Amino acid sequence: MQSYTEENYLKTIYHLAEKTTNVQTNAIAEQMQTKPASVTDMIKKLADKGLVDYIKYQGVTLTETGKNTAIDIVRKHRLWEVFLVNKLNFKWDEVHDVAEELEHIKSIELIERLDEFLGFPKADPHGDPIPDKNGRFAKTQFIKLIELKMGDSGTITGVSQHSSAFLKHLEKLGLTLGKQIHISDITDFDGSVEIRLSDKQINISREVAKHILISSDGKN
Amino acid sequence: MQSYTEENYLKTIYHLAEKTTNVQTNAIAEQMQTKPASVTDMIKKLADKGLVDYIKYQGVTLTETGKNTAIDIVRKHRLWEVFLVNKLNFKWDEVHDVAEELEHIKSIELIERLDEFLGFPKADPHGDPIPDKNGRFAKTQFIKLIELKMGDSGTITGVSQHSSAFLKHLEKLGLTLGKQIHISDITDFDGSVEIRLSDKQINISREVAKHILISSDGKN
DNA sequence: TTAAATTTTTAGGTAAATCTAAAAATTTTT
DNA sequence: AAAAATTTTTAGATTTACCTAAAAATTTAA
Repeated sequence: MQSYTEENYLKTIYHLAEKTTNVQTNAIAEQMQTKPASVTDMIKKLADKGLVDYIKYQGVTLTETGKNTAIDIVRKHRLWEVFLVNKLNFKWDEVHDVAEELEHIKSIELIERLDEFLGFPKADPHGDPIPDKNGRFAKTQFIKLIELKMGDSGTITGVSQHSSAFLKHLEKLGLTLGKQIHISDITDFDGSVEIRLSDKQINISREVAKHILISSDGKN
Repeated sequence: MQSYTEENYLKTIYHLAEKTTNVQTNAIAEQMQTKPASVTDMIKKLADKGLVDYIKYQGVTLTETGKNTAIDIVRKHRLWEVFLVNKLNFKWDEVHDVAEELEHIKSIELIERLDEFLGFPKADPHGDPIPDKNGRFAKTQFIKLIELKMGDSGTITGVSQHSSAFLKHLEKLGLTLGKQIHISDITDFDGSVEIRLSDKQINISREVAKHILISSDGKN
């Protein structure tokens, strides 16, 4: 059994490991809003428990057990987010902090029943995949909007930035999950992207375009 | 803001205060599954925070603030129990432990929306009243089944024992909330009670009868 | 390939919530 | 109203998850 804090470390390491193989102490510290010295302490503890492999000065990787634990926490987090949005009518930019707490409730039965109650959703309100009870989920094949060429089309299926500010901005622009988009122009001057939606034409900055994930349904 | 542990102390003191005015150190220790020395430490802390009034060797009472905090935790606990039973199909004997964790999730918005989602329930699955968002709830006028006389009738509206064993037993006997009962006989020998339900006649021990709460809808 | 910069670890300490053992206060019994 | 029993508190430790400051290892730059 892991403590609340240990679970958060595992989750953080899991997410960081999606980008780099060996997760560094400083990176964990930054993510966890704590100091590198504290991270070293915790890493040792997790290594003793067999949840991470750790070589001094070389960073950590999750063991099989550690990875499974992390995925289970991610599963809970995303299921709770679906609950908050679909059942309690929270906005997609309001759910992160509460889900951050709910993900630590320890009851397998609870999460199985919640999953069923929600209709076994495959993705959370931000388009991130929800692992099933065996920890399995489809590796999603997303393209960043910024990588699309003029004339390309696609559907918004995710975001790679979960800050409330960013999500609120998207909402205001009408760029929500499931929306069909078409790249009508890419501005030479600042790289901003002109997008055609079903009902309107908008312009978004490169910075925004970087964090929108598209499942391309064919070029045009 | 209170810690998880502080919240549990406040809740425990609140429940004990329903029986005695001055709550004793040992009683808290027993309830919290901890040692009296630890309770003394925590009581001092709660007193410093203005949540309890404390006189050495004289036990504690909740302050207004302390009481409000406790009631808020009770509200959360009972709303989550309703959620678990009504939405996730848990049995009434399976919800206590999970609700014990869920009650500490800190989000006013969450609990307001949950309350609404559940249709502003007035009682939890055991018949205990759910405080509204201002902490108000009706003082329920229950009579213990054991206090009824032969020939009396009433409706089961609560239980004063939440152990899984007891609740499972009631379930098996068909003694669930809302059931109409009629006292057809009280056995001289062992004080056990013979009860007529709509569809059958059963006999329950004094011990069981003590913990069933009845709203009497007129004598007969 | 040293020197400088960065990253990571170690050493020693703090606060929260516990504990045990012993002392002090209160209550009950004789 | 003493003595005995019980309850409560104090004193001093322990564990978890932190911290700061300094030392050690690694990486980058000159």
